[in-house]
Amino acid sequence: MLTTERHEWIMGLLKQRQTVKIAELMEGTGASESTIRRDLTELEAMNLLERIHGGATIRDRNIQELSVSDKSVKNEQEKQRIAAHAAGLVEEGEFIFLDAGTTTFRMIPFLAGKETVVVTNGLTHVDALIDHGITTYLTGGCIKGKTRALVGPQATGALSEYRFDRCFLGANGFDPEYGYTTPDPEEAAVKKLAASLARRAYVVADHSKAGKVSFTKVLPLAGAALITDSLDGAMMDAVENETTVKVVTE
Amino acid sequence: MLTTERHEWIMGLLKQRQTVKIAELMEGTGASESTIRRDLTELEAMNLLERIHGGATIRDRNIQELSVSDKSVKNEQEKQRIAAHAAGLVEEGEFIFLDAGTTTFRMIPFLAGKETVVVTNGLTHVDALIDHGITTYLTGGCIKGKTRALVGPQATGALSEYRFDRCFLGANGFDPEYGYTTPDPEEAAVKKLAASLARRAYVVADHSKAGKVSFTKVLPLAGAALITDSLDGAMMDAVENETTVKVVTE
DNA sequence: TCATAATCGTTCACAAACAATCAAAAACAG
DNA sequence: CTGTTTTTGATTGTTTGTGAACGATTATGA
Repeated sequence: MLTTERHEWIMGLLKQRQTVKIAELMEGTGASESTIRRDLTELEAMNLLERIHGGATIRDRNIQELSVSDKSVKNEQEKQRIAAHAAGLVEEGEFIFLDAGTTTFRMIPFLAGKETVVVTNGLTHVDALIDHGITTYLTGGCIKGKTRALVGPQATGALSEYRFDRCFLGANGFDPEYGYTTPDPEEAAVKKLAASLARRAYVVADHSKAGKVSFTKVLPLAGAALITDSLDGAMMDAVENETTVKVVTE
Repeated sequence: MLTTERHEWIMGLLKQRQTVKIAELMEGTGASESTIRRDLTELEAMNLLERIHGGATIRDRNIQELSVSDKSVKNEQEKQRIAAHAAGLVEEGEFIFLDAGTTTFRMIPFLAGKETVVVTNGLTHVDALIDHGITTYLTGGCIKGKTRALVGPQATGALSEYRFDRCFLGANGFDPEYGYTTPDPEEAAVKKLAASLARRAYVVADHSKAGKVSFTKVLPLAGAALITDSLDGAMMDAVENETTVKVVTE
C-alpha cells in the first residue's frame, strides 16, 4: 500500500468515525505501528487531524460540522418543510433574492416553473437554479471559502443595482434580544443590504437556531419575517412579539 | 508497445483507479522500470499526473473529467502546453483576468502558488481556482447556459471596476482579416472590455481555430497577443504580420 | 500515591524506490 | 546500406520509507 493511499484511507475512516485508534489503522492498512504513527504525525502537520493518546481525531469538529455537506443531512426534513413553505410564498413573475446557505438551497426545486428571476450570492445555488430552468443572476465578489458565498464590496455593489419582491435569508441564530445573527461580517453586510432592497424579507431557519447568538448582527427580528419549524412556548411568545412568525408543522 | 500507447494506457489506468504503482505499470505494459519511470516524469511535466513515492496519482479531478470527455491524450497535451506557457507568463502577485472557456481553464493548475489574484467570469473555473488556493473574484451577471459564462451589463459593470496586469481570453476562431471571433455577442462584449482593462491581453487558442471565423468580432488580431500550438506557413506569416504570436512547440 | 500497562518518541538498520548515467537496440534519414 | 537519433533497459550510488527495539512518557486503577 502506497503512502498516499494510506493517508487517504486514514482520513476516510476519520471522517466516518470522528476518532480512530492506532490499532484499528494498523489492522486496516497492514502497516506497522511505527508507520501509522509517522502517518499521523505528518497528517497532523498538514492540519488534517489532531493526535490524541492512542489515536487521532478530526482537527476542528465545529468547522467540520459547519461545512455545507454535513449540515445538509442534519435536520433535513425540517429544512425541506421550511423551504417548501418559503418557496410557496413566491408568486409568478416575481424577482427574488436567494441568500447563500443550505435552507435557501432547498427552496430551489420548489421554485421551478414559477417564471421568477432569482438573484443569488450563493455559488452552490447556481447549478440547481439553472437545472430547474430558473433565470439566474449572480452577484459578483470574492468567494468565501467554506460557504461558497460571494461577499465584499463587489457583491454589495452589484446587489444595490437590483430591487426585489422578496428576499430569503439564512441565519445562524435568531434571538428576541439580539435579532438575526451570523458568524461572518461580510456575509452579514450582504444579507442586510439584500433585505433593505426587498419589499418583503424572510429569514428561513430551523428550530436549532432559536436562541442562538452568533458574532454579527444582521437585522433585528422586526427586520424580516421568520419561517421556522417549531418553537417552545416562551421563545414563541418572545419572537412573536417582535416579528411575523410562520411555524411550519408537519 | 509504442511510447504514446503506453502513455495513454497509463493515463487510462490512472483514471480508473486514482493511484497506480510502478510495479503495476511494469506488469501491465511489459516495459522496464526505467521506462515507466521516464513515462511518469514526462506525464508529470505535462501536468497530467503527480508522481508519488512508488507510483503516481491524478493531479486534480477537474482536469481528469475534461480529458475524459472526448479528447485524445495527444490533443490534450498540446492544449496543456498552451496553457502551461500562458500561465508561465504570469508573475508573482499580478492581477489576472481569466476568461471562461476550456483552454483558460487548463491554465489554473499552472497558476497555483503564484500569489496572484484572479478575476473570472467563468463559473466552472471557480472550484478549480479555489482548490488551487488562488484568491478569486467573480464578476456578477447573468449565467449563459451552455458555457456557464457570466455575461450582461452586470458582468461588464463589475469588470470595469478592475484593472489587470494580464488578461487571458479564449476565442472560437482567429483570422488575419476578421480578427478574434466568438459566437455569442454578450460574451464578446465581456472579452472586449476585459482586454481593454489589462496592460497585456492574450488569446489562447489551439491550431484548430486558425482561419475560423465566428459570428461576433471580439478584437482585431492586433488587440491581443496570440498563444497557439502550430500554424502552417501562410497562416503564420499573415498572423505574425498583425500581432505577436507565440507558437508553443514541444 | 504508587504500580502497572499502554502508548509515545527516538534511533537504527534494512529494504524499497529514486535519479543519473551509459551502452545496446530500434527507428529513422540520407 | 551507413550514420544519426531516439528509445530502451541495466547499473550505479543516493534518497526515502519502513519496521523493530528501547527508554521515556502518559493514562488508569488499586
